[in-house]
Amino acid sequence: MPYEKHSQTTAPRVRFAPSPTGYLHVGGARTALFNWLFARHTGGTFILRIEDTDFERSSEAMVEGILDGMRWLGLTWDEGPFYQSKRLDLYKETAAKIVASGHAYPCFCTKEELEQRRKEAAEAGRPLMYDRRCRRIPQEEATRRVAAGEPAAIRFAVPENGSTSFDDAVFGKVEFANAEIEDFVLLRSDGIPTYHLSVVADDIDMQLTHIIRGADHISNTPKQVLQYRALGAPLPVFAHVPLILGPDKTRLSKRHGATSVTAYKDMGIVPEAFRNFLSLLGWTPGGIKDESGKEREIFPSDELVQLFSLEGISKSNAVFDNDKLTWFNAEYIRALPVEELSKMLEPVFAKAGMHAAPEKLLAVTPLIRERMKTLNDAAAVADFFFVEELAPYETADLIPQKGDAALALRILAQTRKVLTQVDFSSAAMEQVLREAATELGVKAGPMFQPIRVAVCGRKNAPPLFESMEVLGRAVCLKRIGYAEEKLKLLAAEEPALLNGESHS
RNA sequence: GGCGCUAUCGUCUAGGGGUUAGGACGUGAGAUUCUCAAUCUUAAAACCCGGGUUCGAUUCCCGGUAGCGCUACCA
Repeated sequence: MPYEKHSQTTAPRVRFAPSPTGYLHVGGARTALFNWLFARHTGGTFILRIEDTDFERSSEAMVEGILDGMRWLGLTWDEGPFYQSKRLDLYKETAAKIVASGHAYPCFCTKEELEQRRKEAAEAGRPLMYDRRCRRIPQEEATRRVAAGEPAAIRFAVPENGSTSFDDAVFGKVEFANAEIEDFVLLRSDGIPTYHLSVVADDIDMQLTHIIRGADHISNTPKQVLQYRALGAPLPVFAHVPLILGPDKTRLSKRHGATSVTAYKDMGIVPEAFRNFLSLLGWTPGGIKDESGKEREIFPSDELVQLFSLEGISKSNAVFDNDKLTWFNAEYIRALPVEELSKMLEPVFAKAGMHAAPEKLLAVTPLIRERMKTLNDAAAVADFFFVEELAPYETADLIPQKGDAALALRILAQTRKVLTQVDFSSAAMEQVLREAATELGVKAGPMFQPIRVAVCGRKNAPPLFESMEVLGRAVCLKRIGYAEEKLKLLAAEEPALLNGESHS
């Protein structure tokens, strides 16, 4: 019974097998995540394997990038990384075994010949498949030519009739007519294996029980099944995961903007949020409700691990929705402990060229955390806490709705006076300034706008009193004084403003 | 072109022979507030089309259409 599946009782062994011809992209990350979740959920083993048999396109830098991405996402692997480039002997042996079993043969056609024939076939409207001509070469002749040193690739001898099928954990039974399957190359004439050979050789050698990978591999699977059979190896469970598409529903690519995982890191996305978002692209835990009976989508990693199962994987492709990722990110940022968030923000300010002392940043963090969607937003939201000099702002912004510059001036003067005496705590300032508003006969809104603009340098800012408390008395008074100067200058140019006439 | 796969709001999805087809993101409106944000309430928004099967299909079957994937001595 050489074709039986792996026993369900053995602990699962899964792998992520990227090819280092590019960075870790979103699709790859999701595949890695699903494998990782599956391994962690089942108590299995997660293996990392680098498929670098394409020497021209692979690079060590790309490997590093992929490992970085994995680490950032917290996808820890248990074995590896194994490099296919160091396992060439295994592939040659495996190819030899398949030849010995009569399921493969040497092919002497050159790449050029094949290309030429394919071109002709295309023009004539004939099928583009390899015509299997070398399969008909008598065995002694083939052996002799190989022995004589004639370059030969090894091709798999696909049955001419019947069909090859497999039971996919996601898609169910998938069947291909053998007549549609080409006699694919196992080993190139230079002795380097093709993908078809190396995956199977490694997947068998590493005793993988489940192959969780992108749905773009569905059509490759029968070629692999054929090899498992030729080698008498037990078939793993195949689980093909639908693809991730861009907003235009074409395969996600650089055209759609950020596609590498590190780009999201650089944008200020939190790994937990990214993981949560990614896990829900093409997978669903099946309607988990919260206390109020609404379905929930926020699942921290440990819960994801607990919930994950192959059954929840959907069959249709999913569009990558940046807005939703941003929402997840904001949710996670808000839920982070202040100390932790504060630490994560340090490099953001450093990168923006601002000195954000840790203690001060710790005080600022709670004021800004529900005002950012990404970590990077912090620099723009909280800049006024850390700069010596405020960025230039419109003097007109100091003037509340009515356009009454004189009123603005009175508000600022009164504020300055009051602030010199008050205990510089947000509660005390709020009380005292509200009293001042009553005295001046102004509502809270108009009262606080000039102060906010003077102190923060813009109309929209974090809560005023808490911000002033962090800023300290000296800075606040200085900024208010400066605002008064600006206002006086403007009023001198446009005296009408002092009469409460609308400023246009 | 051939082969394979898929098809519920704009997007991610739940559901499943009889439902007001549910939720989330986004969008609109309102509430709250010192601004913004957050929060809360609320609205608009979907079963690709055509045939069957059935008392009844969005759900099951077949066909069409569309989208995606594969179609290399790439992975």
